[in-house]
Amino acid sequence: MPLSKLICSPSMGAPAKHERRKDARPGELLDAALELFVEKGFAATRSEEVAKRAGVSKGTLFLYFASKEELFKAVVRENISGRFVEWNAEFVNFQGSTADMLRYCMTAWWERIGSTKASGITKLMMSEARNFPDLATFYEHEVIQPGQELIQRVLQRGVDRGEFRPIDMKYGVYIVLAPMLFLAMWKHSLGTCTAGVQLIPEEYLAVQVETLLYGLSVGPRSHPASAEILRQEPMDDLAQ
Amino acid sequence: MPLSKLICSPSMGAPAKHERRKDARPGELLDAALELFVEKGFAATRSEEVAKRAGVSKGTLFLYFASKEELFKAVVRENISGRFVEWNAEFVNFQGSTADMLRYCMTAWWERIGSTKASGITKLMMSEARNFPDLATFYEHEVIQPGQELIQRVLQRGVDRGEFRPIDMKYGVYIVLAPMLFLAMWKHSLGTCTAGVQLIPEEYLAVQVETLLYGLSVGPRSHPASAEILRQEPMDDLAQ
Amino acid sequence: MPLSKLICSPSMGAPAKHERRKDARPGELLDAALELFVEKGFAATRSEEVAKRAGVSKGTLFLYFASKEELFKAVVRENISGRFVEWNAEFVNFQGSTADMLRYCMTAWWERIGSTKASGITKLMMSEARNFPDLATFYEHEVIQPGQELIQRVLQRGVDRGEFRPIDMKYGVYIVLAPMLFLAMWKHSLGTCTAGVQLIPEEYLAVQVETLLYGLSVGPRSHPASAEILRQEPMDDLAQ
Amino acid sequence: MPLSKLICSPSMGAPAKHERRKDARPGELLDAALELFVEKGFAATRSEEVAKRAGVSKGTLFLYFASKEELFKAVVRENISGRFVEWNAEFVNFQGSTADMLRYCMTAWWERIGSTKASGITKLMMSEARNFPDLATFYEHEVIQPGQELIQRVLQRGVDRGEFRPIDMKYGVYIVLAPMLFLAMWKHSLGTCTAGVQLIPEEYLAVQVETLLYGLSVGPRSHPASAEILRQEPMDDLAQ
DNA sequence: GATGAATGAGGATTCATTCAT
DNA sequence: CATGAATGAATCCTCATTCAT
Repeated sequence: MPLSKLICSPSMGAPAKHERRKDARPGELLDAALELFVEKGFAATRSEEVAKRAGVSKGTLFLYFASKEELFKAVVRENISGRFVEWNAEFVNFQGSTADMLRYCMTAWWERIGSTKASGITKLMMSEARNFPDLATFYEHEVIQPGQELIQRVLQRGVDRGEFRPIDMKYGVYIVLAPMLFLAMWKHSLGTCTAGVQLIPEEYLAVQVETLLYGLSVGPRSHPASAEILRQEPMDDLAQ
Repeated sequence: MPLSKLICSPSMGAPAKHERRKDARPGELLDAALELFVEKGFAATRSEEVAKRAGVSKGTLFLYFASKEELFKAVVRENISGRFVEWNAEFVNFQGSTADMLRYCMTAWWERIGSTKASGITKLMMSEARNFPDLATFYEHEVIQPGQELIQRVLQRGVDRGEFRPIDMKYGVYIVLAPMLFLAMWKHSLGTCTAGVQLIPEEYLAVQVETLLYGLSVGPRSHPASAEILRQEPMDDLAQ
Repeated sequence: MPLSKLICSPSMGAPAKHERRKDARPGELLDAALELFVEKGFAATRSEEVAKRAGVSKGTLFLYFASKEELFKAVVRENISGRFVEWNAEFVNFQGSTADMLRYCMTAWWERIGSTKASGITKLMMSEARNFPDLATFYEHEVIQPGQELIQRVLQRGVDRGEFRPIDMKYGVYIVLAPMLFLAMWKHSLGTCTAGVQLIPEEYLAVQVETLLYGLSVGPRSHPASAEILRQEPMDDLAQ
Repeated sequence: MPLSKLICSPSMGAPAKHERRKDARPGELLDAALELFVEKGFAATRSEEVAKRAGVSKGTLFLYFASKEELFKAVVRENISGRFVEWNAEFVNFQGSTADMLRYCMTAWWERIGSTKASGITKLMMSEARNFPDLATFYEHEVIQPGQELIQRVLQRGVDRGEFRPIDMKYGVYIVLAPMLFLAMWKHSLGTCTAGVQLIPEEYLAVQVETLLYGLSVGPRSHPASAEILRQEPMDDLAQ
């Protein structure tokens, strides 16, 4: 990064055509790459197309990223910022019932991730994790684990406050997670290609959360089985 | 599984250049293709590698399958769509309660698809559908639609026999489908790379189905919301 | 050629299915190959297709011909039999005027070669001569030279008998030859692909021969130029 | 003709890997392609060889021409069809007798096409038309039809001005065309391989055109047959 | 820094030829 | 003899990457 840019750029009156937004280049490339990787996958995305969508030439792409793989990694890392700090704070301060917390959980995820470009990262990771083990580990640490912990804290709060029955957290977490991951995948893959029944994401999530909440509720129910399975210890005879 | 190879190959001096096994070839190629497609994705799998894993030469692959896409379709047919006839028959003849049918649905799916290499196809399609519209359409017709119809028939049976409350089939189908698709994705992507909480698929599915069944059950409950949403018509105020 | 065949085949009552016409195989292959080479050229003709059209398997083709090139050479050689002996005799015995001889020349060529499959050989040689120099030489000796000599003898007869003006034989021969070669090419190439004006070969040849005969005629004419050029010695100032 | 190469290449130490000569490349590639197509035929010419002869790499060829077929079409456009505009103009402005026009026709064709590498294209199309229907159609539209129309306009001019007898244009066109096509074929096939009588193209064409002109001339002649056949309507009794 | 012309390894597919049966 | 399954060299074309300008 040449010093002159840092000094001159912001204060210059009319930026020359060629100099416009030099610092913005990498960001534009990452945006373009995210879109294309999500749309077409890593292998099928051509570097030149990324460059073109970012409004630069092929050569420029390789000026900022040593290879297509490095570009991919940068895209993922860039889009997995530490949003969890903010979210954790929100949940610590949450005042309502834990049922409402769970509902808010789903709603907030949809509004901030699911319905935005960021859901593409989820799809991308699920699709390409096998081909990028180190990225998968990175994603695991940065996203999956914090996310699971967040959900687990919510569920634990419900149990601690007597709102939920005691449950095996392992399954609880995935029951909350699965609909979100499913939705992110579906939205970016078969959901766009198929002419089948169209899913309305908000409703789908609402149904899922209410069904779950009912399963978590204390008190008498006619289907006792789920309570059995959701109890604290996994059943040995079902384990692999 | 090329049994003959396991038995003969290591002990034989030089493997014959022209080993004629016409009937066995397609199966061996399909097995090899399934493995590689799941491991590396459709685009990243080289035809020659499929051939090599099946123990034949590049040319032989194209002797049996006109192109890589046709090979993929054959893999899907062999492992999934070709079995719907049998499955449909099973469900037509099913004698027990519809709740048991749903449980059987999940169990059978796991045993026949989910726990086998065939689940990789599901992951594959979710990952690559956007790139290969032809394959996506093929999969939509051969797998998604028959699958959704099968699930819908089960749910409808429950409603018709008074076992389930009347529900909006649109969401019902996806609530059944989502855990299976999620499991297939998870197993073949992040699940293999992460050291996080290990999911036991059978239990996960059991929890999901029981939770769902409870949501579908008739009679009084403390959480009425899910009943609201699962009623016949979607709520307008939730629609996008 | 196994002795048994020579001894047994003709005298056997009912020939087994597999033995029918064993000696005919090479001939059938040559016929099939001629057709296909003419239709599609040497490079674009697949060996398997030749075999299929001859009603045998790919392997059998290579049983009789060591390679595709050898097959090609055999096709050309087979179809350039010594028909010139017969034709020379015909012309030696011809009784009419030399003008009629030339007309007969064209007519006979069309009936025996031009309109038959044999014209395909002409096309084939013109198309592939560059790729098969030894075949070209062979064709030159077996066909081109005898043909040119035959034509030259006819023209010489006309000159000797005072029917034609003395001409430069070099051009005379080609003026007779060109329309035939052109027709053979046209018929097997662009003529089959184009929707343009359709040529009726017999009429075309008739026009050509009459035009030529008029150019050869003795006596006064208004266009003396062709007489100039057709005179015994080539004009030095036009020569390359 | 890549002049720069003749001058620079031998004396330079190591040829630069990335020699940027964007404007010159297409021309060099077209020249190389023309040569090779004519030498070896369309199918037998490898793209890489074209590139090598033009002094570039395989990839560069496809930078300028989308496919081998497009390359061929470009060769045809560059060398033949692109010039019809100019030729048509020449003939519209022609001042002399129509006989001179026809003579000029032949002479100009020989100078601009026949004696140049471009004549190889004619041979090429005659040889490969059946294999490449797309190319044949292209050639038919871009070369054959304009060429026939040009010739027909010349002949019609002669008839309209009372210089030629009324003739059946169908045969008239081919009588003009055939010697040129024959010459192109001969030159690039048997003519190069045979040791037979050597044809001097200019003289051959001169003889042909004078013979033709005499056939077209008005006034009394001793051989009336050609007049018969060249009259406006084809004779039914000669038709196939 | 930015460009885009040039490169060449890589991949799908074809087909002449071989050889076990 | 005849077959046709198997082979793998050959070919068109793509695209990540390099580098002269």
